[in-house]
Formats: sequence, C-alpha cells, structure tokens
Amino acid sequence: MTQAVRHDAMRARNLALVLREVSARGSLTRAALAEVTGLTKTTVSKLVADLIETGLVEETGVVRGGERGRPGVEVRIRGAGIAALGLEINVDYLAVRVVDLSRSVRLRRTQAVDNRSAQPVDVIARLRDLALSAVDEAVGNGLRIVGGALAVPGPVDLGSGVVHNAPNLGWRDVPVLSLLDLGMPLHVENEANLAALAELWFGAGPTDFLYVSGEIGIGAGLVVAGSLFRGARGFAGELGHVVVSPDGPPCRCGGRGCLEQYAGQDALLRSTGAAGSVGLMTMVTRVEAQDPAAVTACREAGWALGVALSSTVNLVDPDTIVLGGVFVPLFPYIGAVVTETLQSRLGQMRVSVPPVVVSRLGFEAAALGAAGQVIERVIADPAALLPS
Amino acid sequence: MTQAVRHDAMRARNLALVLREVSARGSLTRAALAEVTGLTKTTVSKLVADLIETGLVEETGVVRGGERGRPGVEVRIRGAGIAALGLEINVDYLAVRVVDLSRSVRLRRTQAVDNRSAQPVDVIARLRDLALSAVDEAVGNGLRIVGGALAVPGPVDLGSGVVHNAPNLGWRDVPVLSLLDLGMPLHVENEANLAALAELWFGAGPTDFLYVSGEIGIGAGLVVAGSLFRGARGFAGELGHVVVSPDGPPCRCGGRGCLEQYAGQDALLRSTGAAGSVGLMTMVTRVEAQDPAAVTACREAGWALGVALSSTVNLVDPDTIVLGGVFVPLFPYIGAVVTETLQSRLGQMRVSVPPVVVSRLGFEAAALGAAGQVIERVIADPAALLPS
DNA sequence: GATATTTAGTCCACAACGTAGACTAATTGG
DNA sequence: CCAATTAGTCTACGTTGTGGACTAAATATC
Repeated sequence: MTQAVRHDAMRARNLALVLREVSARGSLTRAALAEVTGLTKTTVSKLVADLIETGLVEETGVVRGGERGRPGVEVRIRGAGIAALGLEINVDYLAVRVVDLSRSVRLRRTQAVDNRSAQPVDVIARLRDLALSAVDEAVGNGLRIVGGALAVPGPVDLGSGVVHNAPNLGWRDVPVLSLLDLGMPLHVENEANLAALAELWFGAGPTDFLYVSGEIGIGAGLVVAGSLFRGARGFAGELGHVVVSPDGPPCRCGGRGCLEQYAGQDALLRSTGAAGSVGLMTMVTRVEAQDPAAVTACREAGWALGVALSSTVNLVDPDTIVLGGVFVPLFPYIGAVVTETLQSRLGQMRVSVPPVVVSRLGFEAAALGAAGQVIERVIADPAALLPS
Repeated sequence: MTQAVRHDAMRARNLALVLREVSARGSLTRAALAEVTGLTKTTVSKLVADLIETGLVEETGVVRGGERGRPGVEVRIRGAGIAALGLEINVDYLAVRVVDLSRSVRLRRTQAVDNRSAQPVDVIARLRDLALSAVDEAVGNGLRIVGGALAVPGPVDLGSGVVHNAPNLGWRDVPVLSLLDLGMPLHVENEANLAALAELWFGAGPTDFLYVSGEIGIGAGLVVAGSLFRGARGFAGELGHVVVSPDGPPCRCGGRGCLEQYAGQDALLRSTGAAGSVGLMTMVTRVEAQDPAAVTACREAGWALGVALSSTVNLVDPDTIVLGGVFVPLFPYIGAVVTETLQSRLGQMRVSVPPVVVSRLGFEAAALGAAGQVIERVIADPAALLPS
C-alpha cells in the first residue's frame, strides 16, 4: 500500500504540498507558502523554482504592498501551460472541454446527437473527431494536453475501461478506452461521479456532499473530505436502484419499486399523463403552467427521491445533497417535497438534516469533472511532470 | 491535509512500513523485509534495530535454514510489550479486553449487567472499575497499555466523545469520554464500526465488506480497502433506518417502515406471536423446533434485511456482507432468504452479488475491535512511541 | 530626508536519512 | 576443504530539508 519513502518521494510530496496550496489559495508569496506548509523559506524557494521551471506556476510579477517591510512576489498557477481534456458521452449529446491547470475552461465543444440510435463504435469515432479537433486548437493556443478522461452514463470497470452497462445508451460491455485512442493517457468513469467532482472543483460547493445526477437513470457521486467514494469495486452510487417501495413497479434491474421508477426521467415524463414521449422541456413548461398532472408527477418524484435519500443519508451521512441533471429545471417544483420528506424521516434522529440544494452547473458538468480529475492528478503529483 | 515531509517524517513512514510488513506477514528476515519494502538492507537493518530497541519487535532467535547461504534471523511482532484496552458497553453486558501488539487477546473480562435500568454515570463507573482491574493485571504481567477505545451502541461524536443517542441504553448526550478517565488516551466509537474492524483484524475476513450488527438497533460498519468508512460527520452506517417500506410501521426515528421495525431484535421477538418479552435464546430454540410463528418471523426479517441490503449494495458496493449480533444464531434461518432477496433484486444488474456470510466472532466483537484499533494506530505510526 | 524597523528572499554550512557497494559471517554443495 | 550463495554490517556518498546569517526593499519615525 504505502511505498517506501526515499529522498525523491519526500521532494515529490513537498512539491505537491506547495502546488496544492497555491492552487487552493490562488496566489501566495513564498513567505506565506512557508508559513502555511510549515516548510522553511529556503525549501519553499527551491520548490517554487522547480515548479516555475516546469511551467506549473508563474510569478505574477506584481509585488504586493502589505503592511511594512519588503513586499513579496506572489506566485500563482500558470494557466497557459498544462491542460486536460474532458469528454462526455450522453444520450443526446457529446461534449468536449479543455481545462487548464488553473481550472479555467479554455474550450467548449458540444454536439447534439442521438446516441441511442447509433452504434457504440460510431459514437466513439464521432467523439474522437470532436476531441482531436479540440486538442488541435488547444495545442495551437500553446496548451500542452497531458491527459484526458471520459464520462459515460453508467457503471464502468475502472481498470479495463470497459463500460459495463449503460442502459440509456443501450450499451453493454463496450471497451470504450481501447476504441477511443487519442495518443494520450485516458481513463473512463461514471458520469455521476465526474459530475460530482465537477461540483467540487467548479461549483462553489462544500467538500462533503452527495451529488444526485438525474437523467434517464439516476446516479449519485459521493464526495467525502474532497475525494470520491467509489466502494469496493467502483460501482457505488447507484441511487436509482435504492428501494422506495419493495412491491412497487418492476425495474429493469430485476428489482421492484426502485427510485428510478418514480423519479427517473422516463417515469417523470410518463406520469404527466400525456401519452407518448413528452420532452423534458415540455414537462417543465407544463409544470410551470401548473398543469395538475405535471405537478402531481413532480410531487411524487420528489417524495420518492426523499425516501431514497433518507436511506442514503442514514447509510453514508453526507453533509449536503446537490441535485443535478433533470432535477435542475424541476428543482422549484420538487425541492421542497424532497426536503420535507427528508425532514420528516430523519429529523428526530439527526441533529441536522442535510440541506438539499440545486447544482449551478449545466448539463456539461461531467465533462468538466473529467478534465478536472486529470488536472487534480497533476496537482497531486507534479513530480511526474518534472524533467527527470 | 498532507503535512510537510521532513527527514523525521520520512523515517517515521519507513518505520511504519517495516512494522506493517512484519505485522502482516508474521515473521521475516531483514533481507526479506528489504525485498518486500523496496528499501535497502542497510536501511532495514537500522529501522529494525530501532523497532527492537523500542520493544515493538523481537528476534525469534531461531535461524531459518532455507536453501543455501547464510541463514537469516527472523523478526516478529513482540507481544510481551505493548498492549491496548478494548471496552464495550452494551445493553446487557460490559466487556473489557486487553490485546497485545501481535493481536493476541491477553485478557477477557465480561460482566452481565442490565445497563438499561442504570444511570449512565453508574454504568461508566462500573466499567471503570472493571477496566482498572484489568489494566492492573495486564501491567502485572509486564504489559504496557498505551491506550484504549470504547464501543457504545449508537452514534458518537468522535471529536468530543459524546454519545449522541443510544436508544437501547436510553442514553442521550452522555459525555462518556470525560466521565471515563483511565489515565490513558481513550476514544469512543460506534459499536457497529468497531465490530466491523474486529472482523477485519480478528476474523479471517476480506478487506472489503459490510458488517451488519444486529442488536436492538441495527447498525453497520463499512470497511473499504482495510479502512473504515465514516461518512462526512462519522454517522454513516445507520442501516437500521434504511427504508424497507415507506408506509410501514412507524419507527422511533420518526420515519416509517425502517429496517429496524422488521429485523431489529424487538421486532423479531415480538412477531413470534408470544405476548410479552421472549428472550433471544427462546426465539432460537423455537425456530430450531420449527415453530411456525418463529419461522415466519425469521423469513420476514430476512426478506426485509435483503431489501435494505439491496439498497445498501447499490449505494456503497461492498464486496461481502458479514452478519453479526443476533443474526449469528439466527443465520441458519435467515441467511438463505437474505441471499435470495439480494439475488432477485440485484442479479440482473450486477456481475456478482456480494455473498452473505456469518460472523465467527461472538458478542464481544466490538471490544476486540476497540482494542485492535489502538493497536492498529501503533502499527501505523510506531515513531510516536520511539524515544525522542 | 535620513535612519530604524520590518518583512522577503537567498546563501551557506550542516544534519538527517537512504543508497551503493565493499566487506564479513554463516551456511550448503561438491 | 573450497566455491558458491545468502544475511547482515560498515563506510563513503548523494539528496534533501534546516537554521541562521545576509542582502534587498519597503514603511515608520523623527
């Protein structure tokens, strides 16, 4: 597990420590860095010199006038150098994002496509084109893309990069990672997990929360102390199949009364009473117009979500619950019911019931999280990029 | 979060690395240690010398004849030196265990008392007496007790050591830690969590599992990659209040249809049909005698447990499920139903459904886990014990 | 406006720790 | 009895962080 610590590992960790502080606090003088890290000024100076040389950090040049004494030179993360690629395959779109080391989004590409009717290979080929052209442009702008990550709507085997089962896409056992070769280190992860990480790094959220991704399926990403909880095999967070009512409607997972059957996109739209398929935006319009069927559908979905979340809170104890995906436009009509249900089921037991808030990131959250994850790895181990 | 790494931290980590390998593999020569840790023979020799001097490790004296060449001197964890105290307060007993660094149990004290009818202060005073006499005896045997931990049946605020709410005992906001002063570092934790850790260190179990503690309440401890998952505030694992049926019988937590209402000890005993209170052993006798009411009660409890566990598996993805507490004697009569329910609700979705096994540790599990946790800390950071 | 004070950052001698390889010790195989 | 082999120690050395002296650049005070 833990490896032997030699001098190089010591340096690598201190380098990461300094870079992390710079990343977290925005902009600091060497003296301030020495203070917050507990290292001496000498050591910080050496480490910062290395980081500047590698292009991870830059001096702002501007000196800061504080109280008295010689002003320091602040350093900050250098955005113009290293960047990462974030990719997302979803039911009705493909998204590509390029994010730099300072976590600024440098490039956005979204393409609306119906991926349900296409073959996995074709979908991936299309994404590949989109990604390569984005990489070209980014490289043209002087960025160095060090890696990428791909978000897919369903459980993924992290090791092999095989998408187990993405029911919304109709995918089963698709080896995405080997099909999508971009000539750079890549990995694949569940969309809900990456959207949760996006909330962590790009939202103004807390460091402990449960992100609920409402799409056709309902997934969740749990972030504890700023890092993702994946469970033993990486398949944690399947909130959509938490039991709401044990004898409820049968679910495609084989169970009955799963949350997805009450609050999944299909269930929501179906229960508006309109025959055939009604789009999400139509649903939003109707509920805004106080259409009784739509309002009832929202209330029931909110209740079911509250029930499932009460189980979840009891099991994993999140600090906050962030609703994303389809629940974002519907939040005004379900948020209160979710909170009430949670309150009535947990209020007596818990000192405080986790607040239910809405995500402020759009649908592209997962792609952002994907890129962010790669950036996070660089910040966690900058030594990997140093010239040996 | 991560601290600056100086020379002393480097040494501390390597010391821990060596000690961990010795602890995990039983007995190793310095040469073998050099191989498994990746450190050089020189460094390992120095580290082992320090560990021997501190009394954490000892040479077996016996040399091992392998194949050819000079035989090595094996070292192993020294059991005769450092030990830890494990304490447990439960509804009907107090337990004290002394465990040494090699994880051998050196002393067992259990006292049957009805703690429900006593005041918290009195219970703690009684436990204190029991603990002090155990410490005396252990010290008399040459052991050095470096700390202790206490298991209580209910959620605990780890920081302050206040037991929030232990409904089985009728406790609310009891500052256990400050009441129980034993003149050594102590901490308090949830009984289910510590029982789970006992399973990890004293059972022959895997490193990823969910331990289910069936008592009057039902708790769970989740162990992922050999360490405990506590959630954001340390209140994770409240399996007893996971929803089985949203409109089921009201629960003391304020919700309805919680697992505890179907599979908690009270529910199990109540539903045997016998009026009044029937002891657990009576229940076991009846179900062994195929008493219809008892058999039905077990089946229903097993079903409810299966439903709640299917939600749990979807959320936290454990590798294995270990049933403990009252479920141990009842396992032959509920195990199959739990497995079937899980299988039917998860089988289509998951490649493999986590096996449901029974704990082989007795009721004293939590006390063992408490002591084990202290031992684990010593092994994880032996440098804390070195003479500065 | 000159000087004292304060803070930032660098320089240098030093200490702590792990490494590499020579060296000694102890065993087996021929 | 000697060669081969493996365990463990010893010594010179390299890497890295430290502490304090030193230089640099600002403000406060008179």
